[in-house]
Amino acid sequence: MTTIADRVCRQLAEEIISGAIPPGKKLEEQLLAEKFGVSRSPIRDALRQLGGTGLVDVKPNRSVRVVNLRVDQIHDMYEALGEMEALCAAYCARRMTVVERKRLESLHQESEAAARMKDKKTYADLNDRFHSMLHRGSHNETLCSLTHELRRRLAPFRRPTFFHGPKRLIASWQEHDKLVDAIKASDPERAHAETANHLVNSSLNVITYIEESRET
Amino acid sequence: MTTIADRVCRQLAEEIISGAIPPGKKLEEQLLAEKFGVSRSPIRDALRQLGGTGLVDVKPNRSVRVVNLRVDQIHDMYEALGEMEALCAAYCARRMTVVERKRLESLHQESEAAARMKDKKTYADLNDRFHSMLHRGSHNETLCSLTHELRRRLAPFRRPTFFHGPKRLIASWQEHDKLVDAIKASDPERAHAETANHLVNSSLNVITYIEESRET
DNA sequence: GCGAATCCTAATGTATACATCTTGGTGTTT
DNA sequence: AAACACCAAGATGTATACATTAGGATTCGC
Repeated sequence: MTTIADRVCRQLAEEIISGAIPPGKKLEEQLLAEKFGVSRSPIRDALRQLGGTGLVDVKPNRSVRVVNLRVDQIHDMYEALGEMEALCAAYCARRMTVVERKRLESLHQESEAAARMKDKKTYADLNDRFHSMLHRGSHNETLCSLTHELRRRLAPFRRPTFFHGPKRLIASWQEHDKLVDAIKASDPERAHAETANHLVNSSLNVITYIEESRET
Repeated sequence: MTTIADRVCRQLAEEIISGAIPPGKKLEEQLLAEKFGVSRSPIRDALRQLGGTGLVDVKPNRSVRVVNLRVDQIHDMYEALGEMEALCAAYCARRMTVVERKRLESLHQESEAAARMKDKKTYADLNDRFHSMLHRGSHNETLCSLTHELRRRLAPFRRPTFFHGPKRLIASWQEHDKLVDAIKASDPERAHAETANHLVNSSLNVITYIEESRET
């Protein structure tokens, strides 16, 4: 059976990633306890576990807070994420099974429709699944989970800015397209380069949006 | 002021990394509470925090255990670590300041003496500091901390096998030497390659030792 | 003798009470 | 008016008691 603390931890993580709980928000134990209808004990457990994910900031004697990254920190994390996803992609080009390649291709085709119809919500979901496939396709559990988690930590900041600007949706899909092509061709160098490029663009998109919205 | 849970967490981490608490060991809350002379509450907090570091395994309704990796998992983690340290090294070649390069060189020279005198304990310490400098030298906080933490997770398995075999100590130093040279020359590709090679050798050393000691 | 079901102990999960610290507000002083 | 000190309210940190679950020992059946 699953414990209360686990459920609370998962739900809080989801709410943070989805933006339901915004960056910087205080997570007070008593309030959460009432919200979930339990005592503070499992809440504390959940918050400590959350601390390990990097989604919240936990300091002694003060409320746990949803992390609120500065622009330079986002830049930093995107740089690292770019390297790691590029690594994953290179491994994918070498190691993905035939079935995995087919599935990636299939998902990619599915997302073309969403991109053309400018269905941001659907595309965002398919985009997440696309990147998750890249992580798993590396066939390295450590690299996969580290990259996946790092991506989750950026989610609260990517989400609201998601595909800002009119042409980003299509541009993103086109970048994916080049990547898929490289993986199909089993070309690690190209897969690496295309992924790195894709993440730089993604990063620029997010950072531009955030700088605009924070200056005001 | 620092909290009890923090102190317990740090100390447990150290004892796990140093091998004082061996992989697979159960960490029972009541026993730890008595050992530290406190109640179970801060112990629980500490264990949840530890869970985030990957040094322990925490599953519902069973004792927290120090992680005990299978050989294939160690292989997996070393592969990822190799890629990430190589990344750090490449960034070092591009970004390290003059002072940082000097310090790295100086530390490297210091470790030559330890290697020649076969002073494993001193060399192990200097080796840790050497790698930490590489992480920080990347000038990317995210990459630095992710790599540093991953390295820590492998420490319990590297420690007992440390520089197994007669020639590994010198060989390790020589590999560092080539890396330092590449960084001094600001050559990212070479720094990357030398680091990747260094970690493959390091990995082989550890895995060989573990396979030998586990078969018996 | 071996295996499965059952019960019992001891651990973890949860709730609650108390201690300690943070912080914001208030009042005084310069 | 600004700055400092102090105080009060509310938060987190810690201790303890109770509930629940896991896992092993025992016993029963075959």
